[in-house]
Amino acid sequence: MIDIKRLLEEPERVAQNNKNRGKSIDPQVAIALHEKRVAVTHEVQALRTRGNEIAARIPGVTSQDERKSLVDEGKGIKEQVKEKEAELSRVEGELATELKRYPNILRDDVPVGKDETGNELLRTFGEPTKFDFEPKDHLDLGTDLDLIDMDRAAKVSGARFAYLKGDAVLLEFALIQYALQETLKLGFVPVVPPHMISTAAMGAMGYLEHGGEEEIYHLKNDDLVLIGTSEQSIGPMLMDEIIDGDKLPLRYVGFSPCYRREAGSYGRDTRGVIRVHQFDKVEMFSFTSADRSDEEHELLLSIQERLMQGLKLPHHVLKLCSGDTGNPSARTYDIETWIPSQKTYRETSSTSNTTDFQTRRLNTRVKLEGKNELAHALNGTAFAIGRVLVAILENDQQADGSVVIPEVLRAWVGKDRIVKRT
RNA sequence: GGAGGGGUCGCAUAGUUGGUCUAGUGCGCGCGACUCGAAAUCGCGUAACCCGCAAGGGUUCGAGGGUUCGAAUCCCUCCCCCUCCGCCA
Repeated sequence: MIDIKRLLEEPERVAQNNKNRGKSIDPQVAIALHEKRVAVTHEVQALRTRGNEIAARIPGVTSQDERKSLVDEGKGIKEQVKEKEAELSRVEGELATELKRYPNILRDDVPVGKDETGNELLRTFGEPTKFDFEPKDHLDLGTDLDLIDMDRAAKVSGARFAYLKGDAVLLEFALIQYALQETLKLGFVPVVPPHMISTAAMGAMGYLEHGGEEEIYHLKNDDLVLIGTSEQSIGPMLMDEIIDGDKLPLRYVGFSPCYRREAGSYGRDTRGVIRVHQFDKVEMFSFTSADRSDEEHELLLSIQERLMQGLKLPHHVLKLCSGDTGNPSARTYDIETWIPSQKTYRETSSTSNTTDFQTRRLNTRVKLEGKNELAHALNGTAFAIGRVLVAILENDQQADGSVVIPEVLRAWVGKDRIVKRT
């Protein structure tokens, strides 16, 4: 949620921000509601002040007449407070609903653009892999090498599910170890968070707005939702807490499955494990102060790049434009990795500075020099394991149908090549 | 799942026959005094949020309702924690 003060101080700037993101929201609606809220708040407070005076005086009053007159006045105030409070709560609800429509204010360096075509290419690592044979896609490779079984997963769970088997599992655990090794050096605290969280926590993270609930699995018997990324579980961890400024930045590296309904993507990426309902992910999450969040964002990006460079997979780094940046984010970088079968780069990592957009609703603050201010929160993928597996299989495949394992992972996998079982 | 006990301003606690509770005390923390310095001791100060230039006012005692002129205190619903029993990786 954005800061109402920001809207009051710079309405034209906020309006321009919305416009750059392809949204038209009239700031006057929220401003009018805010003014109404302040006015009604004053009325309620004035009534309460008088009510408190009466309550404080009655015990000391000996005259029965005076007592009765005070009690009667108190009764009247009680009724008025009830009415005004109902109005206040209605106005506050409307204001909150209105403010939730607003996306985060983008950083100044974010390019203005309509959609993904406006994203800014920052750098490229390596070149698209060239083959002197006809390369297979990851599903053919995975099937031939007995790493991925989607037919049986369909039988058991339906479309967009997969069994990962054999060396694919060893690769997964190697990727996890590699990501942990690199992040632990920098003081990240590893976390295995709950995979099911309350709707209250998910709502506070801002994932239930704008049709977001369509993307989420809901366990209705217990009113819990399955996380779509560990960010949703780690973010609320410090809900309603004040972090000591000396402890910043607080860095977590989470590991969890990610559950996604993929409700709006029926025709897309139907083959293989590019887009499935469940995949595992190592995710970084930082809490820091407002003046240090951009620096932290660059750090998260640098870790992501180092990880991908370590795997020697061809990739490039994008800064997303205004129209392609998600609502909670003030700036997002994506890393896209070359996928030979699709002859294009596909997103494998993403990092966002959500500034105080999520922490405002989470009420997560930092204490700096005795003063409390909202924390800034940032998230970034270390490895989205499914898609990285796809990239490794397809880019590192050999003419004989085997796959060479990236050097940095070999110690954990225990071999340097995946070959067909005989 | 059954039975019982609890959630109070960093931590620990007092407060449950409703009204000086605008929540007391200890610890911790900050400032000061004493000291060459420190410990000890003493004094003062120490929750958050909202409105307000300020003075000040308002809200918050797990959450939400209710009773009352007035609720930490009484009633209802829910959440969480602890102990015992049952079940269980």
